[in-house]
Amino acid sequence: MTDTPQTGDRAPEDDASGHDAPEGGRIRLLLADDHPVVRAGLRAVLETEPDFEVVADVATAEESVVLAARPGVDVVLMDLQFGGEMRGPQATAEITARDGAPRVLVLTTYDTDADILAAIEAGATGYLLKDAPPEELAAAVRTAAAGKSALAPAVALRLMDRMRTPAAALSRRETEVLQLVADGLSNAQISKRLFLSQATVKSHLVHIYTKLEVDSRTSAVAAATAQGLIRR
Amino acid sequence: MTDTPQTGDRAPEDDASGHDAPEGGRIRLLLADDHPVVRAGLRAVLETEPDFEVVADVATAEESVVLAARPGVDVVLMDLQFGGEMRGPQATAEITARDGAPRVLVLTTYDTDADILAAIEAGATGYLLKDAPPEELAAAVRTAAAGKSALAPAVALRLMDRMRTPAAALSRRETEVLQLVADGLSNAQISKRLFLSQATVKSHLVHIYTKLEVDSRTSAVAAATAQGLIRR
DNA sequence: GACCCGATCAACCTTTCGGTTGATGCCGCT
DNA sequence: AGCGGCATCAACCGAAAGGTTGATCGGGTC
Repeated sequence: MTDTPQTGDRAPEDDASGHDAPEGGRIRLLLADDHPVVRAGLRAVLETEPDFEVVADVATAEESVVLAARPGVDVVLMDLQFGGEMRGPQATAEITARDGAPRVLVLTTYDTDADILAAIEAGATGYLLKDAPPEELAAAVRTAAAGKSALAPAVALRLMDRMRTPAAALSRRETEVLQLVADGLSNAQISKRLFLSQATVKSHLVHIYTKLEVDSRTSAVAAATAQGLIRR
Repeated sequence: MTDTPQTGDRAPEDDASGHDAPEGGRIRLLLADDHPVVRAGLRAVLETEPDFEVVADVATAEESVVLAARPGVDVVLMDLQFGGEMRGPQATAEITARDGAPRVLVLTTYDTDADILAAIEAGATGYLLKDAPPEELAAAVRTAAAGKSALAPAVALRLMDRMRTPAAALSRRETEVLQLVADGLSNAQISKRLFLSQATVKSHLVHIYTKLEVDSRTSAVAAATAQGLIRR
């Protein structure tokens, strides 16, 4: 995607000295998820903790940006997939861009590389999976509220894998070509679509095969899909 | 997978005259979902209805089969995806196979053709999406308890589409082959995997292309994925 | 300026895939 | 018994894709 990885540029001394630190008081939460059932579940699970307070829950990413801008929120629990326009990563980026912004804890069903990296690049403090037990969830919220990063074990593992294998890093153009391959286009169709010669398309594909360590367009699509390099 | 499709052999007059009809009393629910948060959410949402009673919630498909076998359950709310071994459709089939079995209401995130059809073939009384509002959820539970089928609007639409377009109906073997294609295997690899000749694989593929109205393996995968005929 | 990398293209060759025709056996339905 | 759908296989041919070599060009970096 973007060519600037820029992992941890958040200053480590950038602690919870925002506009309203939660120390002493309760941790104030904002829930953002388009599933009413999940919102209700999070409320039920988190409100049993005496030091938590759910101040609002919203069904869209847009609303989460608006409400997170108001003081009185320490941690935002953010889904990645929304039915509407704005997605979780974009909302996360907008929320964390402000000074004294609340922490954003991403809570999603999937653990693909692309999702995880997008969330972290957007400034998420943590990444949790929805199958997490309530205790883990509560612990992650407290960790996030303290300004420390909270990653689910499965997510952490995947990140380690990613670091160990820097091979899978397609260029912008290569990703573009591969996406069209995944959509079922032939080399001829891709060349017309991108105003290229077939030779160029084949050249890109050869590079893609090398990087993904495969030897056909279908296996390239399978590998890239599995690694979350392309959508769907 | 298994070679016995056994579609809809449920007698249509098989109404709610099971071992314990819910009329008069409250509707007793069993929740099956591997996400603790979702279970809590369903509990919270459904227990606000005075005529509902959640008798148990389980995290695995296996447990749901065991508990659904005991009397005192009218409707099972069943997820399709479980982290463990058994999946929702199989559990649904085992539950509904018994006499006087409770109704099974499938509640999932996805609305792909394959999922919907598998659930209905397994004997599910309804199919809901997790982004459904609480009122819709409650209404569907009452509909299911009365023995009537309850489909989410989006699901119903998709089924209508399916009926109007009988083209997309791959055979078991064809689906199997196409799934391997989607996994990136070549014809030679598929033939070895399935103990077939390459001629047979090609034959299946030609039929697949005709049915899906495409002309290459990659576009077949794209089309089948879009229609939910294969997973991932 | 030298260098590397990404993007672009050409020519060539080998392998795989797509498409056709035709054939056999099995199963379910009429 | 006959029909049709499904699954299996063979042989053949043209087209598409895979693989190699080599080349040009522009944008960064050291």
